[in-house]
Amino acid sequence: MQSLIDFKNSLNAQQYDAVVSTEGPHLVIAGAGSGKTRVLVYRTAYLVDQGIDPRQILLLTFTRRSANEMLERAASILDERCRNVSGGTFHSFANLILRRYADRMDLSPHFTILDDSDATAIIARLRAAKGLDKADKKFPRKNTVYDIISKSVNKCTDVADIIYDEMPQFEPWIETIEDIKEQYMVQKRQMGVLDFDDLLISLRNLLQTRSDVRQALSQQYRYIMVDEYQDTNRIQAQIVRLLADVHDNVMAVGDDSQSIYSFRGALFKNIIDFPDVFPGTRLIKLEENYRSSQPILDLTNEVVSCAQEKFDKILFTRQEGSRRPVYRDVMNETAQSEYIVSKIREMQSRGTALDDIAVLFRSGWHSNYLEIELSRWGIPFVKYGGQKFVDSAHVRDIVAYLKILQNPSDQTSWMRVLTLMRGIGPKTAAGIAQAAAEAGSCRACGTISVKQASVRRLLEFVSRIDSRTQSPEEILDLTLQFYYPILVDQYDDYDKRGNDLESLQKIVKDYDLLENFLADITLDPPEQSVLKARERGKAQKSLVLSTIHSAKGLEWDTVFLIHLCEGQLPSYRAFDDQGAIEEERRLFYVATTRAKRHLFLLRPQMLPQRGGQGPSASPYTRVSRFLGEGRILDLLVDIEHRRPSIDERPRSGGWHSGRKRDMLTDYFDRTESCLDDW
DNA sequence: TCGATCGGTCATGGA
DNA sequence: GACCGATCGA
Repeated sequence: MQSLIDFKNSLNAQQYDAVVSTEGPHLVIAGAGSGKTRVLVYRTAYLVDQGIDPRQILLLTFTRRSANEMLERAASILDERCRNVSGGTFHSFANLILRRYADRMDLSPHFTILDDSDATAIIARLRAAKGLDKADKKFPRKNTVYDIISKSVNKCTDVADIIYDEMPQFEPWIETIEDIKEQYMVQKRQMGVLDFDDLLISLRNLLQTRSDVRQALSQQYRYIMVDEYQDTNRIQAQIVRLLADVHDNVMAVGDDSQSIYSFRGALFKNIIDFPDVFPGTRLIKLEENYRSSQPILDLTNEVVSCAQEKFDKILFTRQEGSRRPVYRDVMNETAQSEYIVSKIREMQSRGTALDDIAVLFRSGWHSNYLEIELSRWGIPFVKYGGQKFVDSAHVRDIVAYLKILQNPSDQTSWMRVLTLMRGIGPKTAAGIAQAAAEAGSCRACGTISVKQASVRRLLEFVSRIDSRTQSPEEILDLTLQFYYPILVDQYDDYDKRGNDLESLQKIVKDYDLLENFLADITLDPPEQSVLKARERGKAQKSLVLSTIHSAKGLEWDTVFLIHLCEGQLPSYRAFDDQGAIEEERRLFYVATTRAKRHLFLLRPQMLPQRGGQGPSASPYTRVSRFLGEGRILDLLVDIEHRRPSIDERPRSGGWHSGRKRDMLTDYFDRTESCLDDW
């Protein structure tokens, strides 16, 4: 068959090798910007072009967004058949398979998925039920408890191990926490709900224990590709192994230098172990960088070489370019924001499109000031990462109603919905939630007898809905009608919140099953600012603000990296753990490698104090250690600082190429002495 | 039993 | 800003 695509000339030798090697296990080590996405896209197209049924191809990625984008691109270079490829995250894949095989594993096919806040709400109740003594003042909070439990699950280890290793301050309560974990597991089972971790665990168990299912799935998915393999955890690696049971046709793609999810149990050792798990693995290395200019690449190579556990890998490029990355001290967040705005306006006037520029940061709140400044200047932006649209109270309220309608045993959602009512507290709510769960169906809820008229109305409402026959759109409309008076009663800014609920109505139109809508909103929550941007009109291009984590796999012409201070990047939470510092450095690496032509590194000299950081807390910051390592400073330039302004530099001094290191040392010393003075 | 209020403590990343 | 325990009046 003659292909319409010239694969050979669209790819370099290594990429081509990876694309046409369709049989047997392959490990692709792909440096940043080396065209790893391109390989996955072309390989998908190649397989389909070879006549392989797209439904036999499975593409597992880190976010749903990247899976969709890749399939879109594959479809655009080949044809529409590529859209039938199965693509998504491990979690969404698990969701799909578990519903299909629920009957084999003592699980309702209509299970609901717990998001973080549902999960921590359960923990909070269990925690409260323990009735902690006064001596237990320092018992971890619900989020921390959940964190410990989730980590122990993801790392396949004990609660005790996690606490000894990472949070020794909670040692006195190991047993209590283990106990809470136990009860948490039991409650989830009773409620017919799964949390994020359960999705993976249950899928693995299904594949492990049911050889018929394992073989059926392995036959179905003959060609498996896994993106971002360095960020998979142990369970995910096991799932891959089991899925490839009958054919070993797996291509894992990854870059150990970009592993940034160990907080979620990711194990970049999975990459190293891959050849052992899949004997006969062929290793393919992609080392030519197609993204960044040489000066930027020099910097990022230097960052990697400062890493403690490094694998020899130096990227090279043929991209010309002479502009070195810029380092700049700014007085505070306001100055930082003003600097970015002025630069952006300058670049825009030179013809750079707004969506070719990104501002990256370690934590969601780092961009707060900037967002205000951008709004003032009327510069449109979308923000990825941080607080999500679905995290707002009123959206969660609605989702709780829908979850009840989908799964009346979901007591957590009952609790939320019931306590919204005046005069109903935790005690009363728990009783009713219990009764509702026992009733077992929405219809049966109508027969529960209660005193409160408001609750009677709720139960009656629930009993009238049938989530199996009514459309999600219809159900949401009825729910909103019921909820609206409560919204007005609960929140004084109800009109603003009402707008969000309208966005929800727009999203729900795409679904014909409530359970799919609910699964998606939990597994792939829409970003608020993206929704807003969509409403503003598609033609409008927007600046991108993103956490570094959410920027993984993306690239921009110009990148600003902000808040480069000790305590921000690296996060102060990593200070006393070398392994965690290494991960922070990889974050720095991921951030700097996003830039194609222009990279700006910014550091505010002062940040508002955020309490709880000891008596030495001071508004003066110290520059991030990552800028002082190796030859990093020699690779940066501060062209703006030939004439330092009093405004921005409280003390005189400029950055000149020969003396940069000394200047930085001076800077450290001076900031130190400021600390002393404080 | 509910809900309002107050003071102390801590604050990352996201499927 | 949110979370948590404590307290108090209804």
